[in-house]
Amino acid sequence: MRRRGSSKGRALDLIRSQGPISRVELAEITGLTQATISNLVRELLADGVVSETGRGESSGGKPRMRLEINPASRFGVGVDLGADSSTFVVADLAGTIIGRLGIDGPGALGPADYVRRMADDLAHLLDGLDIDRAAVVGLGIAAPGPIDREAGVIVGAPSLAAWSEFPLTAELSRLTGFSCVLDNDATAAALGEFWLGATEVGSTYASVYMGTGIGAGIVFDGTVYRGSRSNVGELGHVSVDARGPECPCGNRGCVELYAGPHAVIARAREAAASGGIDLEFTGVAAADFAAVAEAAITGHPLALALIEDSAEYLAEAIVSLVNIIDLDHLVLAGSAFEKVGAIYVRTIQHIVGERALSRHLQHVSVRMSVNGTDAAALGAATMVLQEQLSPRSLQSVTLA
Amino acid sequence: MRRRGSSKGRALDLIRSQGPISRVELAEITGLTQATISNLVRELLADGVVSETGRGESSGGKPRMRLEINPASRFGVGVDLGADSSTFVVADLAGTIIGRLGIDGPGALGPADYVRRMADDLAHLLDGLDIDRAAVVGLGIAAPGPIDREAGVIVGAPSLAAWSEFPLTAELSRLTGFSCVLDNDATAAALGEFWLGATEVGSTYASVYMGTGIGAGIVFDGTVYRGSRSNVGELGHVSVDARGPECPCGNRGCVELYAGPHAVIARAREAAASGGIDLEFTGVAAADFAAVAEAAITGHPLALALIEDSAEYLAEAIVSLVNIIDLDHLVLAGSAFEKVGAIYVRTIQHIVGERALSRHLQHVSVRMSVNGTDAAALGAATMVLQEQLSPRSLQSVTLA
DNA sequence: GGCCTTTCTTCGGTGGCTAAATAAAGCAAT
DNA sequence: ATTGCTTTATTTAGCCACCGAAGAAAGGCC
Repeated sequence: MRRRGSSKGRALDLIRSQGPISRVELAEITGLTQATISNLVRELLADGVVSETGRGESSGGKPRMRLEINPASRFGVGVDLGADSSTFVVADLAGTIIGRLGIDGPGALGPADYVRRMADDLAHLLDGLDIDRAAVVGLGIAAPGPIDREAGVIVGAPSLAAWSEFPLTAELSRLTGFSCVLDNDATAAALGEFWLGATEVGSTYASVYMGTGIGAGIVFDGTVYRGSRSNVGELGHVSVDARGPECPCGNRGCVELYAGPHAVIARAREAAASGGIDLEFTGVAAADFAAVAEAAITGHPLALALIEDSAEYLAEAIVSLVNIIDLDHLVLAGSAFEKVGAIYVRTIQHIVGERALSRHLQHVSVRMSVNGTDAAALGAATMVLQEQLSPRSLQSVTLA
Repeated sequence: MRRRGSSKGRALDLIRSQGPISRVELAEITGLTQATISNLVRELLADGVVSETGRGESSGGKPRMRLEINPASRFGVGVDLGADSSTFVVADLAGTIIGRLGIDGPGALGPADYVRRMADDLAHLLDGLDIDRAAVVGLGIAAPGPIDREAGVIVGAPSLAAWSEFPLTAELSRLTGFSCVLDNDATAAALGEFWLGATEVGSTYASVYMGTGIGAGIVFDGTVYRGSRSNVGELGHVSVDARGPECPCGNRGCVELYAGPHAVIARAREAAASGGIDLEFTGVAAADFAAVAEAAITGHPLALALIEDSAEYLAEAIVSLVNIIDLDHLVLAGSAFEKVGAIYVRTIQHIVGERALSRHLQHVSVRMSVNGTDAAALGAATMVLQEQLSPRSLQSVTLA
């Protein structure tokens, strides 16, 4: 039985994530022979994506050569496309962000106009960086779902309703000249987490992504799980009260109605109206939520209660997620966790540890993403890097 | 990139599920060349698991040979181990049940004694069948989770609490001489559904299994998804009211408390106590639920309301499942659906069609398992057949 | 019969891997 | 310095599953 993914890609993954590493270690980890590794590494060296950087300490015989990723050999561009704002990042092969640009969301702009603006902004961003344009392998787009990944269209995001007919990847590809791929923002964040080696390979984990909506990306053994149509992990529309209020999505009692930024803001507005808290609201969800979060960590008890309440509801949905897909790790990412991530981590860890069915068998670890707010954009960038350099897939493998 | 699973196994899968099929068709479906298929088929013929059964209709040239599975060449034994009752089935390679035996559950018997009884009963069952003992490839055990699949132990099933330290597969293997594997009952049911060809390969689907508990088995592209520790799909402990009553599992508002057989029985008992319905209760969950179900389909409005209520709650949990893992198909299996499956199918189809987030992108089909009540036992039998004849796995594939 | 079509098999050849032999690079004892 | 030992890296031959092309077999049609 063969493994999925090319061995070359796997070797590259290891060199990237396990830092300076020798051929012998690669052979041990992969189970391939030293001969095979030697050949694969030769190709990687020829491709320029890996370099030999001195020798390791001698262990009695010939010292092993240290292999390292060559960060500047390839670059990926990622964009986190959101209603309120979008973020571009340019990442090198090591996953380091070498360029970043935040722009306003589409607002009143139609998709066609906004995409033109994106292409312009990206061109400027790249012009300002001293990198070889030919080393940029592509553009990854992270967007809130539901999406049609094959078609490259955001089909059903409530916050981007006008985009449901717009050929997003096709247009961006035409305007930028890059090959473009679209994926769910939570999925992109999860992939970025794996790419940066912060999660051990071989484990099953999910990212919980909260921007203005809530999503989950699932990574199984280094491979993104996309389900039947890439619309996996709509955690925000897991119900925490099946007989609760109706959600615009059609379901009832969706956790987003209780834990999502919009819900937190709405309650904070109520509190403000009745004088319980002193906050100004801009009408931009991300900014308003940040204001509540800021109040919470600076000790305002009411704001803190709102955030803790949100964390509890989110944790309750996560318990269902864990009971359904049996996770090892959980990683929180997205702008909503920027200030108050620690509160969410603590609450979720506590509730999952108390309520998940398999809690006696295994400990589900919960922590913040190493990539913070840029997790989705960076994940989108790594997506194109991965697709180019170490393709792997569960989806494309058909049994018959 | 190679596919997972041996090509030989894939060819066998196709011959089994696609009925009489020619080499040319196999080549078309698998994408392998006719030459390769010819070689694989030769091996399968030599193994005796496949036979040539006459020629197909001529299409102008040499008529194609029809290949069929040789059902009597291998057999698998499966047992659905439950608290109230257990069921053995002996299945041939075509998935036909050629022997079946229902026995009482452990009751007051300890695991060691019950396992001895199981071994005896199985021996009798096999003695009564005219099959070559050497053609039996193994024994699959389906049990309610949580389980430790590697260790072969039922670690946390509330209804089988006494078994949490008992080396189940080791003991059964010692007593029967068969190689034993343990899996979740819902997972087994899902696998059985795939094995019998009732679900097209390449699709993502889940079985919802309701015996006395509620579980879900997830099959992705012909391969069982086992998560990190095989404790995937604990649908019964998905919450439908996060602030609802406490469940013995530690969570709150688990759907099992609303939709599970125990819940239905409890409400029926209340109704009976207040004279609303005339039913006798035995104290055995399966029988009592069957009585309520019987009343429901024979037109008793209160019983019908109870069942419909259960179906609605279950459907609400399923919406969360669908939103999380993006399914194509849903299959209902397990004893609870024996009489009232149609009601559940209708209700679930309706609610999922109305509430699932991706409902505009795809239609999630809902239907009863082709294997009915024996789905888990038959699935367990197919599990060992599959492991022997067409091994495949997501879990054992490690990236590093 | 001869000819065409379609099915199935045989026969080199290739890619990705392995195992085993060999080359290279260091340390240590003499 | 030379010899020996250890460990690392590369080369070599060979295996295995597969492919492509050519051939053999089995039918229909003229």
